[in-house]
Amino acid sequence: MFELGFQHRFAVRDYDLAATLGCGQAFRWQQVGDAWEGVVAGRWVSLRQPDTDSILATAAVPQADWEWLADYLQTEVELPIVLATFPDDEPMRAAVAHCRGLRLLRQEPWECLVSFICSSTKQIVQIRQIIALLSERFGEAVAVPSGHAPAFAFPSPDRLAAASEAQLRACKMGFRAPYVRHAAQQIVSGGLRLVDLHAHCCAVARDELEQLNGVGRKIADCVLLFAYGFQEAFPVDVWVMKALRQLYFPRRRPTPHRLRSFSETHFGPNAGYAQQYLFHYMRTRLRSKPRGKK
DNA sequence: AACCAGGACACAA
DNA sequence: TTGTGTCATGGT
Repeated sequence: MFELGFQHRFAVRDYDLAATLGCGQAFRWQQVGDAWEGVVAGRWVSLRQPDTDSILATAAVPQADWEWLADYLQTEVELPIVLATFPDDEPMRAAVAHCRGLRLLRQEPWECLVSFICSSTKQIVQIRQIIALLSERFGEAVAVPSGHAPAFAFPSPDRLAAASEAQLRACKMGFRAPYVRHAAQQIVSGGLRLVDLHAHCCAVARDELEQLNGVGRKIADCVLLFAYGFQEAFPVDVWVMKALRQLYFPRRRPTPHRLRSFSETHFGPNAGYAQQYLFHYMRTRLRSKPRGKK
């Protein structure tokens, strides 16, 4: 017998919902009071964490099961096992201490790909704005609680492939517009099959993604890590670059090749997870402890 | 008001 | 292989 309900409680441990949804891996979450509202797999959902060991989800329509959300939130992952594979050095200890409960999500490949194509040399607040505009203008409306503002699914490849470059530029994505259009057309034409990438190893899947215009090593690694769960993928953006230089090579001036080989060997089988801790640590450590002196 | 942001790309040296 | 200019937009 199914329990059809609007609400569900996930029992969790070592889970910081706010850090996870707000750390810049996903761009559709809006904080409303103590809740986070977003659209996952075409379903509007509101999340909050009333205490350390539960996440409460509220949907707009009754759900027969909540597997779609458990998968997205990765609630079943045992975080301590992941953290135990991180290198035992001072920078990593500091990052872990600073980001307790930060998780990697499991996002939909298409939305993740477009999001990170739009991410290049953009601040996270601006990426959110771009993705919100794309969804409002090209996405299908989804069911929301009565009286709630309308919400939209992330637009399908067909919808974005049909959009003009000018329409896409109007979503404030600038020179990235032709990249998004090209990617959408590749999906529609079958030139790239995102579902097939699950079957490949990380390196082969990366090569496939890098065939797309505007997708280089960094953006490909983000999609591999955040959508496909390849935890060895290690995206190096300006913040992670800063972390590597400042925390691990404070005096020397390592070559790009040296930094790459270091990142591939030092951080272990969950390097991408460690990367997200370094990223969030670098972005928030100064702002979050302002009580140094009066 | 400069400087910078979860980069990629063509092209130079 | 490694370095530079360009692309578009807006936050800090």
